[in-house]
Amino acid sequence: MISDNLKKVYIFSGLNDDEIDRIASIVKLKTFNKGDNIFFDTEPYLGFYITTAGLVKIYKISKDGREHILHIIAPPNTFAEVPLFENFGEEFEETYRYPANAMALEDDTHVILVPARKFRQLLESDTKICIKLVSGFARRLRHLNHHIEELTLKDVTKRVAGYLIKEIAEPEKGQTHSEISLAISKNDLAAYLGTIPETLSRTLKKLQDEGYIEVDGRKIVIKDAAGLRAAAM
Amino acid sequence: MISDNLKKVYIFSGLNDDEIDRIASIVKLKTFNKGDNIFFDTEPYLGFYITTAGLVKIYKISKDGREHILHIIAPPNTFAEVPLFENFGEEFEETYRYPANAMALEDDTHVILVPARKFRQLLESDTKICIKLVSGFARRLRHLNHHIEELTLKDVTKRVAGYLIKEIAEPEKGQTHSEISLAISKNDLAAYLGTIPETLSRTLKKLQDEGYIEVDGRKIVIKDAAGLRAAAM
DNA sequence: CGTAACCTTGATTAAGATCAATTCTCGTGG
DNA sequence: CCACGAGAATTGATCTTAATCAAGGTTACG
Repeated sequence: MISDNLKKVYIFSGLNDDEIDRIASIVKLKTFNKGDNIFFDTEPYLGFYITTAGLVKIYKISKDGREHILHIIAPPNTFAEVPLFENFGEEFEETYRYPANAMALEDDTHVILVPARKFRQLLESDTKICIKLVSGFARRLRHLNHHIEELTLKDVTKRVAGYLIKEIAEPEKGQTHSEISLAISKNDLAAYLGTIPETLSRTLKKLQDEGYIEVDGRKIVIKDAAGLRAAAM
Repeated sequence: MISDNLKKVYIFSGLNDDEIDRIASIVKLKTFNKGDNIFFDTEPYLGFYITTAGLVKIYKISKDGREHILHIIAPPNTFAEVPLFENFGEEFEETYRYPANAMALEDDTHVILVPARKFRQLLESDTKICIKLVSGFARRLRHLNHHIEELTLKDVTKRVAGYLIKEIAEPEKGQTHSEISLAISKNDLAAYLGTIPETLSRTLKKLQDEGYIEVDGRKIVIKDAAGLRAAAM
């Protein structure tokens, strides 16, 4: 049921059934397999997306083929909302493009497409969704700020250590567990951390040799969280 | 007059005099000299700021003292709005911090402080400001996306060339003029472009030797815009 | 089993940071 | 008006990090 999925999405929480149904009536469901591109940054902007299952990466490619991952989107979350606000207030234009590429990282990745034109009409009459959207944007801005800080002010070792530290922190439970199972491939992790697979591999080995972690494929056990935290600073 | 300044600010455009006055009544004016810090990322969050004169840099410092500039804020613009939306809906907490440092880059930099607590109340009742805020955030997200793309996928030469190209583009007039007068010091420009002054200096010289530009202090003349554009890709 | 995608390891290279030393610029006070 | 000094910018020499290039090894899956 579409409505049930929509209710779980951050920006729609707090809406009543009627409002949810209104949104459900304008959306389209899509399913992708691992490696499928959901959109390219060259395509005209149709609307934003919501993940309901699977995993999505948002990434850019340089002219010579290098890739950098900006976000990993796990359900239930939205992506590609930014172009909704190109010249908000004026007529929506057909010439807007997606700001980056999006690819499914797992088979059976389900997404919901919310068409821009119709959603914009709805948005202008609904202040609740608007506040949710600002909050979501604020969260994303914080993430990008942090991401830039990591990329520009820290070396690869610090970035890798910092990523692992963030992975074991479970903010809701207030507790940490010491084993990580990487959700994404090491190739993708390297592209997210602003490096290449070879360097990531060497860095993980170094952190292992120093006794902070133990690596076994995608499973990483944290042996010394305090030391790792210090290595990330 | 405060109200006149407020009207010029993006997120408040479209508000009527009454609404502007309501905001004017809760703000505080401040003036800073070149080099003065407006806030540090260690300070408790009081509210967001609006520049009305001068120039402000938003930056981060690494543990070993390296600096990276995230944004250069020119009037009339807002900055540090993101923490407004920490857990929006719940009670505003006193423990929030500014997400980065801010410093005035010119003498007589005027800013307006809009206190968080009062503004949040106002925001919940006013959908127009909310939409403006989302739009402003969207613009900033686009900027950060672009910034990350530049930093991670391009070398210093491409970043410098790209910056110059962006400087000569005057979107409103649809025309380009070929002379740039840098608004910020080369030290700051280096920190913004993710490099250091020495490397920036060498890169500008290289671009000059290749015939694309002519550098004379803060004045840079574009001799070959097409070539420079190609060098930025 | 066989093949392709993923990951690791080693040797080499290159971009840009660091270190050190001048030079340039400009505001201030004698 | 000139001299001084501080901050800004440049230049050269060297070093470090991480990318590149090349070759195997592992894993997963049809």
